[in-house]
Amino acid sequence: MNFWLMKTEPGAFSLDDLISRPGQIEPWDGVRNYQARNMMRDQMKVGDPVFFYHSNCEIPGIAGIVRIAREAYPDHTAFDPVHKHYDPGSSPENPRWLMVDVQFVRRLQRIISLAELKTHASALDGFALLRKGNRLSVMAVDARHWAFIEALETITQRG
DNA sequence: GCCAACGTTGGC
DNA sequence: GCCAACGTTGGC
Repeated sequence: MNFWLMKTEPGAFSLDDLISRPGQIEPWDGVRNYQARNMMRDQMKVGDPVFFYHSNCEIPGIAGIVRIAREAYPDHTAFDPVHKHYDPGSSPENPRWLMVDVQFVRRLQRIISLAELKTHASALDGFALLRKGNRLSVMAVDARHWAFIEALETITQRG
């Protein structure tokens, strides 16, 4: 089993949006980065846990936990000429982009912010989210980093 | 709004 | 294959 973190802008699709979906499941479409696609294609398995990360918002951070509900399959939004994520280089016969389905698991008791994560730089050494200039929307999380971050949830942050 | 970091594109 | 130009991401 692998652990993951996936970013979304809550203004476009938030954890609350996922919760309100039928079955609390949603296709994770719109990934247009080869590295991220390859991780989804080659490594993501049904049941893998995922940190649901809110980016580009007032308090960037981890809002909840979701799980992979369906493994990689063609992202049809790439086929639609009027879609924002249209890619003429992708076709149903030869799909370039893939998506997975994610399902809501639980909300964290509090948002674990990027700022808070940064205060644990040594414990989280190597965590991709904290690497400078990282812009990947899908990233793997080491098991020990996952456990550390989950443990932070119930610790009242001082400061 | 600014801007650093990064990926992609395309001319050569 | 090189690399400048460009677009995007995303924290601040």
